[in-house]
Amino acid sequence: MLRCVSVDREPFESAVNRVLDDLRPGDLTTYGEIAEEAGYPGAARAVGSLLASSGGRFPWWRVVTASGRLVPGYEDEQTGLLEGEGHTFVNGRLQRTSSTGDDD
DNA sequence: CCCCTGACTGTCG
DNA sequence: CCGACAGCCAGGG
Repeated sequence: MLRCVSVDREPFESAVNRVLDDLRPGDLTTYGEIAEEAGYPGAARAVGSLLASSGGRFPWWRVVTASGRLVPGYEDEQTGLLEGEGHTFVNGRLQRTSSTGDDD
């Protein structure tokens, strides 16, 4: 097989779809991670657009921004779903087991 | 082909 | 923490 030279990357939608399908319950990732895993580093924006267009045929709730921000307009829904996956949210923020400092 | 918009990201103030 | 800018990619008019 020598067909590695080319990038042979599948359509953006297929690539992203595969990454989303590869996610497991309780997993959390960001648009940038998905884009990178899909083979499209920097296409985080396109990933968001795709999810928005898809309409819920993917675990969009397992996808958050690099800032830890939840999906605008669905924060409540996403938070609830993530809680169902085993995550914990406090003050609209993902509760982490860090120490110190924290916050506000 | 050009222009605009968008569930993004990182830097600067 | 928040707002403003610039960079990146895909889709629609």
